[in-house]
Amino acid sequence: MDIGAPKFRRRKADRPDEIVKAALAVFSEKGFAAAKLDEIARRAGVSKGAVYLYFETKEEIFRAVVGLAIAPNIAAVKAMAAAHPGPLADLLRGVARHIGGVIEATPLGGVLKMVVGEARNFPEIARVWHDELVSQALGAMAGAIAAAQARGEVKPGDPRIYALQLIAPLLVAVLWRETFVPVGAAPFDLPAVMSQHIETLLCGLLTEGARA
Amino acid sequence: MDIGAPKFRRRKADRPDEIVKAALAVFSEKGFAAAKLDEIARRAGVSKGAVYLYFETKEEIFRAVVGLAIAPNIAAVKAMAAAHPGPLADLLRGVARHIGGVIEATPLGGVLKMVVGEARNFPEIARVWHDELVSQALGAMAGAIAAAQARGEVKPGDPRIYALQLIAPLLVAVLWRETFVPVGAAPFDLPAVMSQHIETLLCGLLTEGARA
Amino acid sequence: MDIGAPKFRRRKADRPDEIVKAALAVFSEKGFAAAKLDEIARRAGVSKGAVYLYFETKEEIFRAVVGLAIAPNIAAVKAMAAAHPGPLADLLRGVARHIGGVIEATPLGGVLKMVVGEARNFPEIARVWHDELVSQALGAMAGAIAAAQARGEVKPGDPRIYALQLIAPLLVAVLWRETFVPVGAAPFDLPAVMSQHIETLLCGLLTEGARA
Amino acid sequence: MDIGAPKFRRRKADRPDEIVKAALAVFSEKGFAAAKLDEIARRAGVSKGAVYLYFETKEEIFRAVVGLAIAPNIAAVKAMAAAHPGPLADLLRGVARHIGGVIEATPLGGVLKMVVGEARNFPEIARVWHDELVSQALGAMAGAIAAAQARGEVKPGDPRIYALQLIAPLLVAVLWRETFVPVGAAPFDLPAVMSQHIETLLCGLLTEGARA
DNA sequence: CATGAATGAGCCTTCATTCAT
DNA sequence: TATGAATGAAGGCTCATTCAT
Repeated sequence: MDIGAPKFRRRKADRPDEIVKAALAVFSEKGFAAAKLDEIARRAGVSKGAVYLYFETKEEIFRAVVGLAIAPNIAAVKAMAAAHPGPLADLLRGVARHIGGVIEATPLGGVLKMVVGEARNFPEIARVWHDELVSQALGAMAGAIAAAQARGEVKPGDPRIYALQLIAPLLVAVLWRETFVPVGAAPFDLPAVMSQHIETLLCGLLTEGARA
Repeated sequence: MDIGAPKFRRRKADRPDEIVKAALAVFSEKGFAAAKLDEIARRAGVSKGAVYLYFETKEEIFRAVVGLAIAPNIAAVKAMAAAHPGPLADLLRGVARHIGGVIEATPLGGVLKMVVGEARNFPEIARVWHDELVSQALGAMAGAIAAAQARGEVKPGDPRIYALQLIAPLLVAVLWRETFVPVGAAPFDLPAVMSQHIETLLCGLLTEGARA
Repeated sequence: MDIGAPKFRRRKADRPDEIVKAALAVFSEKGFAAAKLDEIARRAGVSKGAVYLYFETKEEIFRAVVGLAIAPNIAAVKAMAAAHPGPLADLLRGVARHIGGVIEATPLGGVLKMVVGEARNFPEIARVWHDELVSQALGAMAGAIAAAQARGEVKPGDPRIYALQLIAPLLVAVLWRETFVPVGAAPFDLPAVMSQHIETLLCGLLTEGARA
Repeated sequence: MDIGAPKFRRRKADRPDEIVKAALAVFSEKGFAAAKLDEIARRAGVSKGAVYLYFETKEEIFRAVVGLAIAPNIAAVKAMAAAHPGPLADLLRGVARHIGGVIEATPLGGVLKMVVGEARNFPEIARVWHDELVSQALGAMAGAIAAAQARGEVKPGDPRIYALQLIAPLLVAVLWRETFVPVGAAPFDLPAVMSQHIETLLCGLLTEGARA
C-alpha cells in the first residue's frame, strides 16, 4: 500500500539528537509514565528498536532530555553571578530580558513542567536541577540584591524572596502557556509580562535615593 | 455466639471521601499514569475491589480528586468578585491572606501540580479548572484592579498582568515546596513571601495619591 | 465461541505447586531461555498474570523448580552417609535400588538435564546442586567404599572414581531416555541396567575374600 | 597512493569454519536460545552481517556445529564395528583409550551437552546423532560383546547394557567437567577414570576362562 | 457491600534478520 | 564481499479491571 520512504538512512551521528528532541516533545506532553516509546520512535522517524541502539532504557532517554536543558543554561547563570556592579535596575532588566528570551526560544518551559511533574518519581533529577541550575540562579540573584541593599539601593527585606518575586510571573506565564492556552485560555505576552513586572517591582524595591 | 466488642467499621458513606483523599496524595506524588490503584486502595484502607464500588475507572477517581479541589474555592472567588469598593490595598492584602491560607491548609498545591502535569492528557480537566476557577479568579482580580485604575488608585498597565504578578510568587513558592524541598532545597516561608510581595508590589502599583 | 470453564478458581494455596509443576515440564523440554511464560501459564491452567502473583520473575520460577528437586533428596543422602557398616555389597545394592526408584518415580531426570544445560547461565544453581546434593552423595559413597577398603573388602583404587563408576550408567540411561527415546531410540530398562551393572561391578570391585 | 603494508586478511574460505568454531563455544556455554549472534560474530572476528553470508539462520549454524562433530567420528565407529576378533579385553581397552582421547582433545563434550539440552527443541538433530553416531557406536560395541559371549569370553547378560556400562563413566565425567568443575567441584582425571573403570569392569565381565 | 485472586491487554526491551552502503 | 545501522516480531512483566466468594 505504502510505497514507502527509504528504510535505512544511516545517520548514526544525528540519531541521538533526533530521538532526544522527539522524546522531549512526548515527555513534555504526556509525562514520563504515559509517554510511549512507540510514539517517541515514530516522531523521531525511527523504529522502536533503533532507539535502543542509542539509549539503554526509557529512563535514560528521560535523563538525557532533562540534562540537555541544563547544560547550556549553566553558563548564563555563572555570567549572571559575576555580574557587573552597576545599578541593580540595569542588572535586573538584563536578567529578565535574558531569561524571557531563553524561555521563549527554547523548550525550557516543557522541561520545567517535566521536572516539577516527575520530581517525586526521579528525585535525583530534581536534585540536579536544583543544585546545578535553579538554586544557583536564585542564589546569584539574591546575592546581587543583597549587595545592592548593602549599597543602600534596595529597601530592607529578604533578598531570596525578592529574587523569587522577580522571576515568579515569568514561570507562571510559561506554565500558563503549557497548561491553559491549549484549552482556550488567553495567552500572556511574555515580554509584556516581564517588562511591566520589572518596572512595577523596581518601583517598590528601590529606595528613594536609587530612583535616579 | 457473641464474638466480643463490635468491630469499629467506618460508615460506608465516608468511603468515597477517604478514597479521594488517598488518591489525591498518590496522584500528587506520582502523577496520573504512575499512580497505582493498589497504593490508592491501601492508603485508603480498603481493598482494590472496593474502590470499584464507588468509581468506575481510575480516570473517574482522578476527576473526582481534581473536582473536589475546585468546588470549595469557587465560592471564595465569587465573594472576591463582589468585593467591596474600598481601597485596593486592603482588598489585595485580604485576598493574598486568604489564598495563602488556603494553600497552606489544603492540598491545593498538589492538585495544582497535577493539573499542570496532566493538562495535555486530560484537556477537559484543564478546561474546567481554567473556566471555573483560575480564569474566574484572575478575571475577578483584574476587574478589581481595573476599577481601581478607573478611580485613579492604580497606575496604568494591563490589569490582567497585574493580577498575574500578584499571585505568581505564591504559586511558585508552592511548586518549590512540592518539587525542590523534598530533595533538600531551603523552603520558602509562605506568609513571609506573601506579605513582602504585597508590600513591594503595592508600592509600585499605587499612584502617589493612593499611598495615603 | 468457547463456553468456557469457570474463570476463577480461588485456590491460592495450590497455585505455586501447580505452576512449578508446569514449569518443570516446560523448562525440562525447552530449556530456560526457550521456555515461554505463556506456555507455563497455560499448562498450569492459569493466566500469565497469575504466575506473577506467586513468582517475581521467570528466573525465580526456575530456581523454585530446581530447588524443589533438591530438598527431598538431601535426607536420603544423609541417611546413606550414616549407613550401616554391613558388607559393602548390600549397601551398594540398596543405594542403587533407592536411586533407581527415585529416578523412575520423580522428574529428577528432567531437572538433572536442566542443571547440566543451564549450569553456565546459572552458576549458583550448579553450585547449590553440587554442594548440597551431588557432591554430598558422591562423598558419602566414596566414604563408604574407602571404609570397605580399610576393612579389606574392596580392592585398591580411587574410591571417588569407584563411586562415579557406580552411578554413571544410571545417569546416562536417564539422559538417554530424555534425549534419544523421544526420537525413536530403544529405551533402557532402568532396573535391569542397575542390577546387571551392580553385579558386574561388584565382581570386579570386591576382593576374593569378600565374595562370600 | 600506497597505503602501506597489506592488511592481513584471512581467506574467505576459512570463514565458515571460524564461525562454526565460535558458535560451538557460545552454544555450548549458553545453549541455543540464550546464545546471541552478536557474540558468535564477535568471537569469530567478523561482523554480524558476515555470518549471514555463510548461513541462512541461527538454526543452520547450530546444525552445522552439531554436524561438524559427527562426521569425523563416524569413521572411527565403522572401524570399531569391523574390529579384529581378538580377545575382547584388548578391544575394549583400545576403544576406551580412543574415546577418551577424542573427548579430551575435542569439544565433543560441549556438543554432547548441546545435543542433550536441545534434543526436544531440535528432534531431527537428536535423531541424526542417534542414528548416525551414538546408536551405531553402541551397536558396534554390543555386537563385539555378543560375539565374545558366543566365544565364551563374556558372562551372560544384555550386551547393550554392557556397552552402556562401559562408556557411561566417561560421559558422566565429561558432563561433570562441563557442569560442576566451573563452580569449584573437584575434577575427575579422565584417563584415570577410564583405566580404573575398564579394569574393574573387565574383572566382572569376563568368564574365568578368559582371564588369562 | 467487601475482598483479593485472576485476567489479559499493553508496554518496554531484546535480538534474529535485512539491506543500504 | 563485508559492514553495522535499522527493523519489527516476540516475550517478560505490569496493572487497571473483573468477579467468584
